[in-house]
Amino acid sequence: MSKISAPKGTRDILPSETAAWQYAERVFADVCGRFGYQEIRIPTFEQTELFQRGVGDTTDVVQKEMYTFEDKGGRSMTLRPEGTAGVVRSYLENGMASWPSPVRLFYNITAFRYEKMQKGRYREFHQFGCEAFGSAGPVVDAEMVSLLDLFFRELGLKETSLRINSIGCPTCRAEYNQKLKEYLKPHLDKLCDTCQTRYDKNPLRIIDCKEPGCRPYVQEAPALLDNLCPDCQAHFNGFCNNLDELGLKYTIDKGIVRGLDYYTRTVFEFVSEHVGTQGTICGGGRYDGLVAEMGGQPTPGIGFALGVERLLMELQQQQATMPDPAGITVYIAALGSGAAAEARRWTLRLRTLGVRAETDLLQRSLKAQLKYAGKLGVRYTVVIGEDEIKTGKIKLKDMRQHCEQEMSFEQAEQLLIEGDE
RNA sequence: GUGGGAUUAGCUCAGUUGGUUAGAGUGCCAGAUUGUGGCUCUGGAGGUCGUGGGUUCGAUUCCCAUAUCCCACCCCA
Repeated sequence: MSKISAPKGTRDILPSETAAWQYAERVFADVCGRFGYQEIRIPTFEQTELFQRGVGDTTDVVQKEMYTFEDKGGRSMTLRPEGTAGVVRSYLENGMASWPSPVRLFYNITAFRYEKMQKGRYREFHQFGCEAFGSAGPVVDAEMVSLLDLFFRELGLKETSLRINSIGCPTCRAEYNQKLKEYLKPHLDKLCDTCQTRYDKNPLRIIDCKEPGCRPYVQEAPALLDNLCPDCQAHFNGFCNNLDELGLKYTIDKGIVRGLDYYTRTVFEFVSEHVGTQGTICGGGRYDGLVAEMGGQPTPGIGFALGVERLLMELQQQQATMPDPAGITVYIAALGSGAAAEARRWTLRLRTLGVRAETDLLQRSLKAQLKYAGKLGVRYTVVIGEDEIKTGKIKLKDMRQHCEQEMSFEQAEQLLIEGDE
């Protein structure tokens, strides 16, 4: 019998970590709420075609990283490799175009990509994300960045840098692709295999190639940012101005080309130096063509996705202060079997009153019970025995102050309710 | 998909130049006055040495394969 282990690329998030997760989730939902974003929950799997059309057939994600399977009805399904495509599908399916514009949504999802494991890269991973539909101007681009900036600040995350770029619209990109192909043509035979195919299908992606052989040509290549059409140039300038107005620092990185096909114009990344080479904590951008591509009316949109594992790794690296996991406030030790029933009754009463309380479940000796209470790190202990039941008086022991105080059950309840807040 | 390192107790790791019952620390359980935790002492449970083959009288150790983890390339969050 072989041991069953968690599938490759997945991991358990144990109680020692979940406090940090809950904290990050809470802060994210809270900050999103302040910006007018409402939570959406979408299916874990979708029809495969959604991602092929939405994310793009030429992307690595779709070509080789999707968890695709056939369901019992013979339909091709895929575990979502990201969130945007599903949100756009939901936007159309639920007629959100008729909602007050802009429609602003946030999500907290797991996503799945069949990739080789590495630090900060899992096959099942978690993303926070936001999508805003219906606003074409650069103001919403900058607002979204300011949301992320505030979120990071509230978590105490420092030392992440914002990098921005524009990858234009279909018009300027078509022109640029011509220019790029002309430039690359003489060197085509020296480029790597993947770039050879990119040359025909999606030349822009060659810019993103890190193959040593391609590097020199890539660095000399004309940048898309320098070849924007007037509209895209104006949008990018407006984005920069809005960031400046909000006091947000950024660096322009002409090399940012997002790996998902739907992006247009604004693209941005928040990068950290600490999470190995998987330094991109958050990536996002504008996708003005996606809604139409999916069969809706042309609708501008912008969004980002944030890798929660990477975020938490970074917070740990920076030793950001996280809230302690909420422990048990009081342990009720029982002495003797008659008292044990009374201890259990009173424990339930305390819990009903909102106090975090525990009592013995293993019929252990008094000493063992208190040892256990010590390991739990409880603030108070109470021993209930025949005497206490008879007199109605208990000694509430403060484990930190090393002192105890005699009082009635009611007085103890009052004190514990206050102490548990 | 390519390359490097690792895998021995729940956890962190020793160790065996191939040889009887494989070790430590920590954690877990119990005991040291059947009414009081943290310190100390004592005892106990817990490992087919990742899995499958091969070489050998004998493999946890050597060889091969495979799985998983870590790291880099690549890609992305």
